[in-house]
Amino acid sequence: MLIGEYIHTIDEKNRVSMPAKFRKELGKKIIITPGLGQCLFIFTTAEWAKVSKKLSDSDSNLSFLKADQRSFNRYMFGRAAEVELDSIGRMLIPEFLQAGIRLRDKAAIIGVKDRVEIWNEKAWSEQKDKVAKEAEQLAEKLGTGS
Amino acid sequence: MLIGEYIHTIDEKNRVSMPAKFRKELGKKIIITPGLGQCLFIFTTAEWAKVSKKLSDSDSNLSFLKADQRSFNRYMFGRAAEVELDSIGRMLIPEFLQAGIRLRDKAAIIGVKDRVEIWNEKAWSEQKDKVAKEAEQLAEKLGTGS
DNA sequence: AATGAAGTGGGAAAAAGTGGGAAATCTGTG
DNA sequence: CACAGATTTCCCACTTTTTCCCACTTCATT
Repeated sequence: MLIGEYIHTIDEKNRVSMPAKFRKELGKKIIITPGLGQCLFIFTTAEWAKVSKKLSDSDSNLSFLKADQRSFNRYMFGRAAEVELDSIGRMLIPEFLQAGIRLRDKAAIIGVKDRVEIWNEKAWSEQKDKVAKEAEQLAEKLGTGS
Repeated sequence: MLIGEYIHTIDEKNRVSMPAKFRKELGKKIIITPGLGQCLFIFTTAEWAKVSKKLSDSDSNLSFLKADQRSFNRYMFGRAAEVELDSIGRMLIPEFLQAGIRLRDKAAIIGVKDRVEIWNEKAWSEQKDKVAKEAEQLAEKLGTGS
């Protein structure tokens, strides 16, 4: 299971080390796509096969005839990238994927059960703060209830 | 699978480099047709065979009126071009196909699973912006889990 | 403190992308 | 039908980017 948070450098060549703990489970070849929120998703090739099937399956090989399907497909596939980790486990993040999440200097790499997310470090810590507060409020509500 | 986005130059001789990542899968000979939306479609010869069969098959599940189908087919077939990549992987875009999409200077080349699309760079970034919002909602529905 | 694993940085070789010249082909005209 | 001019095709060369590999640093463990 992919869990934990790592802060790694993104260097001038757009490389980021995949945390060693994730490497075995992800394998050598991964798919990177824009995620939901200010982040990127990383899938195994197997997981991506499932996702892409869902995306395009609706009907036959003429899905491009329907405008909605067409624009959605081009959006999802057009912004995905197949990436191989180099010999020491780094991935290369294509620039067109970095743009959306303002990735530079430091990236937060997060294990989320069966996928990995990449965040701009700052965006990630803000995200955590936000969630932490909500969690506290939630806990308080739960506490007074019993 | 053809995925990802590349920005390439279209030179004075109407040549555009096919992204190296796409070359192996597409092969040396490709079919370029007017696309739906502000773009061109590129298919492998194999994929084109499937598509053209489906399109001309009058009792496929396409709910076309006959007249509509005829004019649609005229549109797709009449302006489809078979193009060979040159020795270093460039394709020549016929001028009659460029006209419709105002191709000049920079072209965005997009992998959309089993076809490639060519966009005017600007039109592509507008297209992305436009779809971004609806896409997130849709993606959320599709989910990544399950 | 020594050892090993993980992360970072950078140089060199290879590949990809771009531009342009020359040969080959086509077109129209005398 | 021959020729000049234009267009297309093929190939070469330059530049930039990417890839591959090596080496240093840091951190954790013993």
